[in-house]
Amino acid sequence: MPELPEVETTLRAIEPILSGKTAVAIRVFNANLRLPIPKEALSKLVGERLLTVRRRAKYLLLEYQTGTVIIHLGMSGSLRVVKRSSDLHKHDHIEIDHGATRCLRLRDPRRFGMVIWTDKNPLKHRLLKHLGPEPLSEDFTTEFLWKKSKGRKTPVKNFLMNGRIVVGIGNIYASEALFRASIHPRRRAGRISKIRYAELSRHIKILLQEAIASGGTTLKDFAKNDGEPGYFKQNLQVYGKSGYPCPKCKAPIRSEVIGQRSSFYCVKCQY
DNA sequence: CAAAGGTCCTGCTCGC
DNA sequence: TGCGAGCAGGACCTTT
Repeated sequence: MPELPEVETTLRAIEPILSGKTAVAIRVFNANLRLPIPKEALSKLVGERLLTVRRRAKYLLLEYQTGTVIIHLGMSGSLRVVKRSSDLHKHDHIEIDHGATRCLRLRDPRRFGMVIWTDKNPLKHRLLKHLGPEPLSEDFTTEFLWKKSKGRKTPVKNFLMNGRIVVGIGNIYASEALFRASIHPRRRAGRISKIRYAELSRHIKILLQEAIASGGTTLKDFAKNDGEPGYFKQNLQVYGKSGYPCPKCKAPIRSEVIGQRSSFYCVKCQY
């Protein structure tokens, strides 16, 4: 479910409601996630103020007075702010209660998500410290991407989805960005010109900005409703469109498994 | 039975 | 031959 724009949308939804508030209770309903939820450590959060909520890659960082709760939504995770004692869902895992109408609940059916506690700099945590730059930051440039690609034989789509190169580009937006830049997803990363990387990095930024802007329109619903947030599918040009005409040239979109993930591209436009 | 929007870990291969 | 980096594949789960 979550790609970077949705995690960013989640951040924007919960931050204004929760930041500055004090945790009054932690309730763990099912500690079983990709890593076990550290109940003991989290229980010490009670009485602490939530200072800030930030995002790094697809990780949300809830910084309390003595440490940080790091949350990753995995493939199927979602966060919502609910009223205390509102009905529990089968796959609700944990709730951090910041007051009767400010309970942050994590739901994750597939359990690929994570809830981590650290009392050190969260950016230095082993799962975060090797991450590449944020795609929307100034550090993510043509030069950077091009240099990183040197000598790489992996398909450019896998290269883009590698968090040690650049974070936040998931399976949907990898296909979409490559389509916009007219690059074949299977092309070896090291065999792409700097000029083409300029196009690619430019499109990645535009695409993610657009998606975040779209996500913003669900923002209100997201924090209040039980409905799952959705991608704005009308913005997708190739993902999930196998057999449909290419928006640029009308040739049929092809789908193919690359690096064990389904990929979509136009045979004519992308090379 | 296949596939779903993530990513970590392991073990192998390749090139210096 | 030895080494490190890069790469592919498996693993983790439930739901549709």
